[in-house]
Amino acid sequence: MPELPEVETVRRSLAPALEGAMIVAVEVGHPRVVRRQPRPRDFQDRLLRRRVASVGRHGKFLMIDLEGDFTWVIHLGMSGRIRLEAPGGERSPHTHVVVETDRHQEVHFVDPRTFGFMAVFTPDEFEGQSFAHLGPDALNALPRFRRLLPRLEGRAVAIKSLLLDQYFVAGLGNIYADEVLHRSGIRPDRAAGTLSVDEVRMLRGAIGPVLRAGLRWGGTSLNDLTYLLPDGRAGEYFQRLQVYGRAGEPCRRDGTAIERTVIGGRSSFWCPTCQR
DNA sequence: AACGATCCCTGTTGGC
DNA sequence: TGCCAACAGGGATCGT
Repeated sequence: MPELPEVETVRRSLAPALEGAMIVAVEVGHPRVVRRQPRPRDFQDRLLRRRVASVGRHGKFLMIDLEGDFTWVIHLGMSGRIRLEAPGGERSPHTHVVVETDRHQEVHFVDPRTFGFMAVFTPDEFEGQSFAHLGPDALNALPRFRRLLPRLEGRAVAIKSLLLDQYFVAGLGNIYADEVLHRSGIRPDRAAGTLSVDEVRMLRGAIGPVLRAGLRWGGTSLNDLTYLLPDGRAGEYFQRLQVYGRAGEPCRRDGTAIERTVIGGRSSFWCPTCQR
């Protein structure tokens, strides 16, 4: 699934390809994919003949700064993929947007389930979007645990659900939230406000290492539907997952069978002895 | 205000 | 073996 490590992997592939490049052609195959900007039909015009300044990321959102103060926002949803191809090269099924640069390269947006989107915003429009107010980036701006403590206080919601809340911290999805909770020894269904100071410290401390491990292995590819690197390779963190998708299998730490329960409508995987 | 449920979408999976 | 319902999930939105 595209969560922070997957989106950051995509960003690192896109940055050298796009930064300084000029966009020379834009094709939109599936109109649903361009949404959230006030007039979606402006999408092509806003990209065309514009140069890319920098490829950024906040949580799971790619935020690409263009010359002329426009921001090209891309969210991969759950099945969105970016592919870098030579012009005229093969197009996977569900290729909904193709952007060509003056470097003889195409950026393909492929998304079978169309939960992903892209759009180009002026600064005013951007500010009016919900993603302009995301929580701190889980990799680059994670607050120290002393600053997280008051944000948990009195919260009855399951800690797992809070970790998935992009306005609390931006970047964790269902897989990495479960992995972070396993690493910190906390049950996913614990009410957020009941965590001890030490537990919050553990939780805070687990986020960076888990995300960096995912990043180091190119992210998690469950299958070729959900996520692949822009060059088509699979992310290799899947084999290293401690709990996600491993119901009934032995915990890699102590051998206890991994449990699956539904929390906040999301399947959650955890070890009943490691996590308290 | 906080939290849970529902919806969007389609390829894959599991049960009969 | 074949069919079809259930499932997967990020985020917006709605209802309680």
